[in-house]
Amino acid sequence: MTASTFRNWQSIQDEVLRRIHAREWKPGDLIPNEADLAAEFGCARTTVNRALRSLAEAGLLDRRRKAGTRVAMQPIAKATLDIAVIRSEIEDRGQKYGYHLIERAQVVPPVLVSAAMQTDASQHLLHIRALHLADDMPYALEDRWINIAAVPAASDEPFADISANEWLLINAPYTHGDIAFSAISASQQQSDILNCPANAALFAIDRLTWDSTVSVTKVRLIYGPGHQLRTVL
Amino acid sequence: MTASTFRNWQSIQDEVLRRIHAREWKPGDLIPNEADLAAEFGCARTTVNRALRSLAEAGLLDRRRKAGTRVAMQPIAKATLDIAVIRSEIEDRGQKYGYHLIERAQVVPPVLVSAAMQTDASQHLLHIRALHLADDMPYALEDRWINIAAVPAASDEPFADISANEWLLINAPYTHGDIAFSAISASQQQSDILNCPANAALFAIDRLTWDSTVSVTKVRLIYGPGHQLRTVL
DNA sequence: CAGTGGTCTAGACCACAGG
DNA sequence: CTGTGGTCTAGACCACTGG
Repeated sequence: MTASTFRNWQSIQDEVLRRIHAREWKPGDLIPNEADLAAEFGCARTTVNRALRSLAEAGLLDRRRKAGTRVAMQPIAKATLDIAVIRSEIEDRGQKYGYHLIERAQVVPPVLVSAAMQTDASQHLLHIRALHLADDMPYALEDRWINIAAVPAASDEPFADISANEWLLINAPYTHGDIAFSAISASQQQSDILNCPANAALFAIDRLTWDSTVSVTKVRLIYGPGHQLRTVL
Repeated sequence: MTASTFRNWQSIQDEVLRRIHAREWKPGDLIPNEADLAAEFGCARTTVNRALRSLAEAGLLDRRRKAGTRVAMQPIAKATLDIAVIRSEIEDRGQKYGYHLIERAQVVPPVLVSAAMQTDASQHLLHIRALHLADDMPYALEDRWINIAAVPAASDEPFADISANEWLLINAPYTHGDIAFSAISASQQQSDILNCPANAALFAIDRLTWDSTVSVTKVRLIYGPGHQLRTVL
């Protein structure tokens, strides 16, 4: 293996991956420092840094100043999920997207909702319930609360032709949020709408997003039976 | 805003984020090229590149040679899930980890399994079923198939004191894999083991990992009722 | 063809944390 | 204190791709 084989950071990354994978560098092992690797590979240290930093971001290496770079003990798998708009999700599967608004109301929310969104308990929020369809079949049920104080324009939007899911993405910026995945048992109402057996096991995604310190929206998406969320490792 | 405010790539990233968030640069907009931004911020183009590349990896910018850099139309949320060993998962919650092997056998697998793992239909695989406990309560059920051809050492491992989940991470490297999340209805056997009602909605994770072209292991992890997988956006 | 991002280089200084 | 990774710079060449 001559140094001239390595011309860019990706080929260096490949070689490091090969050594980890071939157990030349085992989990927990200290690997040579950037300067030494640069000398070995015949490139600038910056280039080695680029390769190793990328692997560290992927979780395969642990890097610490002075302590050096080690192969991660537990190559914690980082699964990256792309959470897209439901319409894209359906259209990407080659199916026809459909949308049906079920309910739109400005009401005082349950205390669990106002607490989670840190809004005043008596403050009205916009409540949206809607059904997303794929090829005219029920696909996912959306149950959403919108903080009108954070998104005033939402109170003038009927959400009859465009889903809140999509409208908010365009009109309501957010700085951060959290997301949770779980399994729930279908309620009678949910099974009626999704056209599935009562108590069916359904996949649910809960999201809560914030604009700095103000909550924007809280949504639960409930998918029809058999839905899977997939990604690669 | 003087140029001297920006001394490193992260402060530049923050400023770009601010402009996107403040709608100075709207979704779909073309933003200035790297050279111009470098001039504006009073830094090297490399530094601007670092900031913008990072934002592009996060999905907030679309970058194409010659076409320039645009604010992403759909800021697809990328949720990164850290898939750790179950023992760590439990211990990180401050609970006591427990492990119980239910079954260990070398058998001819169902055809669905051999097909997914691309092993010969008559080839024996190692089948492991085990229960993970948190504070002595059932936490997750592991149902795993191991390709002995890919991991010969597994046939000598009893898996009585260490879970396959953990043993494989140390002893069986993999190059890639896929993972799927879903909701399933508890079978009678599953509800007995997990000590939950039959037909309860359970959260399931299916993983299939490969070492180059050879399948290593296929596993389904079924969590007790109410389990949530959480992360931030 | 030409403008844009992608990358490499050689050197430098710095921040952090191990010993 | 000192070795390590983290970053910045100025300049250069290249790869891709839009017009």
